[in-house]
Amino acid sequence: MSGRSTFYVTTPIYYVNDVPHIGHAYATLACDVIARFKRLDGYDVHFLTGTDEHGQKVEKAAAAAGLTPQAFTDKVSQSFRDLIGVMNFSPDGFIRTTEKRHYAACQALWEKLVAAGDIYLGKYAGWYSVRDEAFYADSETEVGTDGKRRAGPVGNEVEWVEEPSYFFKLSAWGDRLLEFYDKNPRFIAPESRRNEVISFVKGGLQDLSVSRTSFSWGIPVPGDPKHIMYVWLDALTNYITECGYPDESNPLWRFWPADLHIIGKDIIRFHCVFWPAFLMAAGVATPKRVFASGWWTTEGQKISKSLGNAIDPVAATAEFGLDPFRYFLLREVPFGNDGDFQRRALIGRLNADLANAYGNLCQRVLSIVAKSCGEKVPPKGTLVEADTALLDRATGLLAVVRAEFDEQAFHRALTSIWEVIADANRYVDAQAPWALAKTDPVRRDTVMWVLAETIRRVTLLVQPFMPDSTAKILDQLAVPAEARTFAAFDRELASGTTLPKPQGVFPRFVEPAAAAS
RNA sequence: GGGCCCGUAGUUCAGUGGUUAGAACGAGCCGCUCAUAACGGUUAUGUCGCAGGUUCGAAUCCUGCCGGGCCUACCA
Repeated sequence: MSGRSTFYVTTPIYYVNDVPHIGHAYATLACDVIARFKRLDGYDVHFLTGTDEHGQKVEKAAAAAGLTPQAFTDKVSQSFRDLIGVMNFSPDGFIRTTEKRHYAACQALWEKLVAAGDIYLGKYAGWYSVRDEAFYADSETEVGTDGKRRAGPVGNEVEWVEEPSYFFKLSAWGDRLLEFYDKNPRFIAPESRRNEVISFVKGGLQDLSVSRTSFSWGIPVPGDPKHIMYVWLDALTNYITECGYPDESNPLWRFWPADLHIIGKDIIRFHCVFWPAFLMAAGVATPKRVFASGWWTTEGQKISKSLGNAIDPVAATAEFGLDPFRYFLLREVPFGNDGDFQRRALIGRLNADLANAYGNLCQRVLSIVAKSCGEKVPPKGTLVEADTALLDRATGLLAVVRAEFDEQAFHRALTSIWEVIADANRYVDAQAPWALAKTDPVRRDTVMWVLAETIRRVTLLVQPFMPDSTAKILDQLAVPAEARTFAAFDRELASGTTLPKPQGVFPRFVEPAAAAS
């Protein structure tokens, strides 16, 4: 393709035994905002999401629902596809592990691992939990008062299983993984997760059972189709399937290695230990960075099915608006931390940050321009120090926000942007354009130009977070579509351009009960 | 058991050796009136979890304790 730098970002692929909730929406939102930012910044971006559809759990859930596994996964996978529209995500690809191309990629990777001598046939015996799809050591299980053996006192029921299994020689990769982490300090973020992984690997690695014979809903092992590939070997491979693996002449292969895998903190081991080991063993380049996001609680409580307190993205966006919801999720909590979803906090952000600070800034500026400047971008007169100070701060944001995005520090990026919004509000008060209207209309016009131009610069940077709302604001500034990327960051508003009638973009949120009284 | 992280104003957090510990939101007061009862200015609040120690000096380093979260082999 062109000489542009590529940027490949992925969500976890979502397991289809669950309906989409805030956790899924959150991880994908983070990827979406990054993908949008990188596109605006001129990168050749590929943004992948999808669903993980194999395994014994899915096979059983399908049977329980009276459906074939394929029909069952078709249905659930669609609910994740629907989330894209609800949240206004912008993926370039949606992968399903039940696709043909994925079978081919997994089997090709398997054969590479065999050829490299990293896979051998052995036997696995142990306590197995169907529900967990996991084996447990004898010491990890105990027999309850009902006579059933469980994985821990409150775990799921386990049964003794012995089966032939292929193993991946993970035990041989400990030192090479530690060296890899050492040479790639940015590979795992945040820092505390990196510490956990390194400590885990230093504790010693055992070979990994990578096939099952106890069920059939999965990808057959090449040459030994009684064996089904371990679901994680299957699932992780999706990231290279998308790029055409093993066909390196596929045009999408230019995106590998991935720049960023965003995942939930629960699956960090698979992505930071197994995945790089598989890839190194197969002679495939390793991804550059894995970022583990935290979990959300609701009003201080753990989200659970029994409490029924899960945040439904459809309901949340319907009540508060899509963009405010997107903004809140990334502004309220430092990315990587756990977060608490509080209604009061969301309304606070919506009113204080969006309606009052940003929305009202746009409104007060645009309405003066409409009323007093003939509905045109006013003439840019001679700039004084206060003007250039504000404009320079807005311009400086681009570099600041870029740096914060490199760390996935969305909340800090937004904080920096909102500091300039506050500066702009202070500037309005200090310049008092309503007073200048009587004493010095020329100066008033310059002040209004400075403000409109500041809003333009700020809004360009807010686009990845709130694409719809910012599009409306840029429309009101008559910024043409092709001038909305960062390449056009320095393309100032042209005086004399006709502007449409201003309209509020971020209405205040009033509790329905309060509005009624 | 081992390991990692955290405990700072009503709330969410920043601050990792050095002036009277900061910000935002919320609260009070004042100003302004272009604007979405928005904006600006200003005031107030904290034994920086507890107890020791190192240091000329600690929220910041060390030790112990208390409290919370997480990881500890294959569940998103």
